[in-house]
Amino acid sequence: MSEIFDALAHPIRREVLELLKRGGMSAGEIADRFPVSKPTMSGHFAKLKAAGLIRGENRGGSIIYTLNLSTLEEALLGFMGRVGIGSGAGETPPTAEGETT
Amino acid sequence: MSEIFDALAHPIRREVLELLKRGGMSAGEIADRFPVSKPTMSGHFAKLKAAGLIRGENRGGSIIYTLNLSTLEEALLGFMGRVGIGSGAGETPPTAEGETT
DNA sequence: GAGCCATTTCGTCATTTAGCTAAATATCTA
DNA sequence: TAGATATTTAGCTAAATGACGAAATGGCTC
Repeated sequence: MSEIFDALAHPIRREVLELLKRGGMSAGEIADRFPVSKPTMSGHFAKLKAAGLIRGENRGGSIIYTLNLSTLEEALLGFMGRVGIGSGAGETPPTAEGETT
Repeated sequence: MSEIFDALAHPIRREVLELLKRGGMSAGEIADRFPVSKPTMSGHFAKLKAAGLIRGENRGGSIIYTLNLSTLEEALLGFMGRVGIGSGAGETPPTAEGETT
């Protein structure tokens, strides 16, 4: 959970997710759209992947990253429910916040 | 926008928001629920306030913090729209351009 | 195997963050 | 005014983050 919100905390990583909304894209192709080095972008990909927000598929010498929308949706809707947005009827069903920071 | 996601990146700050869902609470009362010092909590409050996620009302020697749900809702729903969750199909239609190989 | 391309890992650096204690700043009450 | 309480600011340290260039790795295609 914390891993997901940590991943969302960087503007480049949020933009990567928005970019991938349209479909899969290779690491290099994504990296070309941002004003930082490829190694830096690789680090961002790693963080997004560790959070389960993207998936990397090795294809023909390059890696195609795709958005894993369900993880994102679950995290955001879950948190919204806990603070009382959206489905927020009011009560907090299973609080399952096992953050062992 | 980045300020909001930065604020949401820390588990204590997310828990504070959840706590305030039930209603206003004084800084000290909130701080007592977390295993860090009051100055540290004060820093968290400052960050949440700077992001517009909570409001502080000075009342009788203590400060009552309340959740500013609209900021949170706007940010989360806005981002969800941009990545294609929820209102999904509405904004920025998905032009399946990735498959045009 | 050699070369090439795409991507990641490594080593380093600067900046930011989160935490602490101690001190300062209100604000209420007597 | 003095004292008590509540909260923040100041100053510090340790750890995490984000960035870079250089080097290493993994797959193709000769």
